[in-house]
Amino acid sequence: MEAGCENMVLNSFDGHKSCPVTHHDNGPSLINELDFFSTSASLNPPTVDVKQEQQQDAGLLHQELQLNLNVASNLTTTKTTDCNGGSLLTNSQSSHQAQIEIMRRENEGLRSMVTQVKEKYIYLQRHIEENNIPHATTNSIKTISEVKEDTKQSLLVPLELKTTVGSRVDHSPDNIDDVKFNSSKDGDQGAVEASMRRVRVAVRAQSEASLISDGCQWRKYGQKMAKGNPCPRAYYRCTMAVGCPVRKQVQRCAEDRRVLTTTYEGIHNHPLPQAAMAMASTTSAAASTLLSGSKSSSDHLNHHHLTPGPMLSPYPPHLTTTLSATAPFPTITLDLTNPRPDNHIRQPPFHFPFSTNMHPDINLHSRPLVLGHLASQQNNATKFSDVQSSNQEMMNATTAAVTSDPHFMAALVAAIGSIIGSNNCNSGGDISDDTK
DNA sequence: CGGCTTTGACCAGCGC
DNA sequence: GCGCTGGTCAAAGCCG
Repeated sequence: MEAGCENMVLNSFDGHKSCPVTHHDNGPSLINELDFFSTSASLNPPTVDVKQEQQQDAGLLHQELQLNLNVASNLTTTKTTDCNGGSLLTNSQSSHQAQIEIMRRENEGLRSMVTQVKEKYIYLQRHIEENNIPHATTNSIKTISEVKEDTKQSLLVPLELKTTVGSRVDHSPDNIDDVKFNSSKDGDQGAVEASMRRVRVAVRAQSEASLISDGCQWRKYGQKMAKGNPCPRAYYRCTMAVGCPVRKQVQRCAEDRRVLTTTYEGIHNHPLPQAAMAMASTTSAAASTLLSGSKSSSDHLNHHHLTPGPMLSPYPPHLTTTLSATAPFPTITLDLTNPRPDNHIRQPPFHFPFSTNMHPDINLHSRPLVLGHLASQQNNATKFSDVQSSNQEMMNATTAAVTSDPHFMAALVAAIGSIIGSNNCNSGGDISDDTK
């Protein structure tokens, strides 16, 4: 549990997985799951004047360092207690109780760390938003709960189906269409922004199969001949739950029929199987990157390559990610079809945070690395050069490791199909309800 | 018989 | 206004 919590903290900082801290009456906070925005956490939100926080921006990095030092200090203290306490106990029962006490103190230290990370995250998120939105000073004073809500919205946006800006997000099937056309209330600008929020994630990959299994259940509801492509385009909708709005399009490339393009749209309104759950935050973050760009500078997004060339690209040449707003809706395309330049580059064992029951040769033995964390950070890379360099290093390692596995494509497709559900589960309701 | 695929019809958006 | 295109609907048929 402790190790899992460590990962949760790491993941939570990208905002796609979050770590709620449940406050109990008779004790310190307990970590339930990775949701900074859970209702339990928002019941008693600490009121923080963002204005004050802005004045502390200069010391933000210093605070982060202080956090690390504090954590280390806590752990060191714990270790010292371990040695002293253990030596004073004579019988095994007392020793056991002492160990429990030690573990309890360790837990307290970790809880404190989670709480601090949570606060830092919110501060940082707010800082980023302030820099992205020039006119944000008009309403710069917000409670931390409002900041939390803003952050929540921004993180949910990527794969939500036509969600309007500022409208209350409700992922229940009955409300999907209501949300869909709600934009008229906010006027034309709202409608434009709503359409921009209809994001798609496309995956281009070589596959002989007509349909890639991605962990979800799909029903074909249509097929059309697309212009300029002799291959028909098939339309599928998710049938894992009644009213699930998620749809996908599958079409073979006209130039190379070995290339299969799968485009996902919408959010699941149901829990996902483990096979489709795990890398949700990854592609969600990618879409979040897309939307962040479209929101702030949609004009120059018309065809924005994340990987313009080998000199600037943090990606290997055989894995390219393209953002395009020339399509009716912003689409992020993960192109996995380019041949690998060299197969001798074999990365160390790499852990995918999703199930490998589809492709057992994906290595799962090393430390988890959440891709969404990287992509999410990349969202704000232009604002924080240190974060950017860190992202690029990690992205290089990640993508190299990812693409070194011949089955990555199918696994990624599975993740993309699941994107959506993970966001929904974090926002629409308590996912723990489904696990009870 | 229920669930799925097929396929023609229908609708909306967009450009001319 | 008209035609084109993409996307969806729904009836009919197929299959386990």
